[in-house]
Amino acid sequence: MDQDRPFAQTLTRLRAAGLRPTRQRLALGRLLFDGGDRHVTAEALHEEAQKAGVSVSLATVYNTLHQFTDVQLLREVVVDSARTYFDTNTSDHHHFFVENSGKLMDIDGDKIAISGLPDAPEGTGIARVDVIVRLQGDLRS
Amino acid sequence: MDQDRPFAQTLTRLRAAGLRPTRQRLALGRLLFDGGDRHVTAEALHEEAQKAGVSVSLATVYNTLHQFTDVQLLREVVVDSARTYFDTNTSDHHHFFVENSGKLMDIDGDKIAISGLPDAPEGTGIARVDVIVRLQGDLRS
DNA sequence: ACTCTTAGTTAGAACAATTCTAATGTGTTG
DNA sequence: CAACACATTAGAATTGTTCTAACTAAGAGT
Repeated sequence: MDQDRPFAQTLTRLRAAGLRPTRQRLALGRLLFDGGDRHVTAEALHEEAQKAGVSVSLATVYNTLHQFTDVQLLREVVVDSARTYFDTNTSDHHHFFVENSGKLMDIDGDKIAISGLPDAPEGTGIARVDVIVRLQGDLRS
Repeated sequence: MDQDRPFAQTLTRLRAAGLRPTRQRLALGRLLFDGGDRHVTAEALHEEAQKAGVSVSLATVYNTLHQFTDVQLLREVVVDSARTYFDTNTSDHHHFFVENSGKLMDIDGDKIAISGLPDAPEGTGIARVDVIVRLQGDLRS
């Protein structure tokens, strides 16, 4: 009945972004934005949706992830040539990447300072600076 | 500039790394290491080899690139989810990446300083810190 | 509510980069 | 130079992702 409520937040976000609030966008949005910052791959989110009883095709997961990225609800993180990660934290920040587990963790943007960065070459501008701290070893928490 | 032994340098490197100096490894090594620092993809190197009249299969290019990486003759650079780049500069350094042309450029490691890096999480160690400066726009003069 | 129009979803085919397989060829050692 | 371990190869297989074309649902207007 009251199933409407939990989607309120996502609904607002979608509206603000000018995306039609469809069943699958709402469901995926809820999985992504309810709870803290997340790092997901398309496959992982698809699986998660299935488990949550939401039927969404993998194609839609990819579409949605890209649309969300286009409207800055998500950010793409390139750390692994094998798969693409999407980050619900769209603020300026960096990452730890545990190479053997594929786990990503945020590093606050204002914790880190980079100095000595050369100017962008003629005819180009800096779109973004990514710092990736690659970690080795398991973290069994 | 010794015409006699254009492969001498590569041969030495291969020997030092304990890799058998086969025709294709020598040829690829020459393309990679003669001349300044380079950033190549497997496909690009394969094509280059063909044009230079060296017949190497794509599988061998991939094998060789990985073997060279294993013995630190090359370094892998992850900047683009679509393809893998290999860098002949194995020293500590960072990169400019021109997003629309796919061009990579080195930034000297000692030009840049990063401060405020958090400690690696329990049970892990820092394997490497990558700084990628993503550029937008074409550079042509 | 009903219908139009347009945008969104879908299954499966297509794709591109990379890896694998199993057959053949080559460098090195004794 | 024989013998074996290691390399190379073509092509098939695999993987993550994108495309296609048919279907479905959302929002506007009535």
